[in-house]
Amino acid sequence: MPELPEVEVILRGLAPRLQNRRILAVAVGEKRLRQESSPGEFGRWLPGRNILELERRGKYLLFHLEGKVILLLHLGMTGRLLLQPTPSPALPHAHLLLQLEGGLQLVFQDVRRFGQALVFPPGVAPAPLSQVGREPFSRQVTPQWLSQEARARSRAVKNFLMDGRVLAGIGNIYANEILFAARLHPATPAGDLSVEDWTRVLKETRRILKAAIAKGGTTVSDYLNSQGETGLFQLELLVYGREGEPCKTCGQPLVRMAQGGRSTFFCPRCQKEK
DNA sequence: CACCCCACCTGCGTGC
DNA sequence: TGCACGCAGGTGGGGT
Repeated sequence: MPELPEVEVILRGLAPRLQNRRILAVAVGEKRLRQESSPGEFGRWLPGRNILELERRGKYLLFHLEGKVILLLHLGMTGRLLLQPTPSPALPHAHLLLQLEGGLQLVFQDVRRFGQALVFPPGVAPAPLSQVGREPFSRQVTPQWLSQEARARSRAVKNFLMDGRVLAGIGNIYANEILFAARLHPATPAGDLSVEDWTRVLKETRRILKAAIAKGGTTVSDYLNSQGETGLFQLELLVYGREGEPCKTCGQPLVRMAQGGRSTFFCPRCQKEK
């Protein structure tokens, strides 16, 4: 579910409420997430620590705790982070519950359990972050760099955009929207794009991610922010999930195809093969 | 290495 | 009504 904009919205909602708030206790759900520290590790490293700062890297959320302890969360497809008053009725599929001072609790809920919740003691670098690519809004990301990264790559530009080891945070929804806006066929080999193409892709990437953040993210089924509210950017999607509907630019029916096991939506007229 | 496919899960909508 | 099937915002391991 959550891609960069959704994680960013959650971060912005949580940061002012969590900063400088102490974790009192931790509860862990029965079933394990795909990647999850043991209950013992959570119990050892979290209770009693103050939350100093929140950070986003790609689709990961980092909680920097007192004493250089890091709590790393990834929401997978169906993860939610809900901040509630204590006590609140128990939620189904709650996998981690942080009891906080001031009558609040933070619940990590994840139906499909593709998410991650890992704690890292002082001095231990969070391993998953070593695989995370550059931030789309970083000055380190330029059309020239993208072109260089894509050089001699035969894989489809859409799969390239979704490769979090290159550009972090772009998932299936936004990859579709970006390529429609940049008028590129999603199956174009990444290495075939010119620097001008990459200039357009980067501009549209930043514009769309920024607009999605401003609209509170995209809710197609599960996504809720930390206050339990849906996003609004689904109202602005131009291609994702719109198979058979007319293209908003040219009226041609939009097409769906599969790429790497994921659905790709595009306009066969506006997004011609190169 | 680059690339592809599949596994990992649960729930929901569709069509028979 | 019930059941089978396909599909869903992601990642990572293993095979080619």
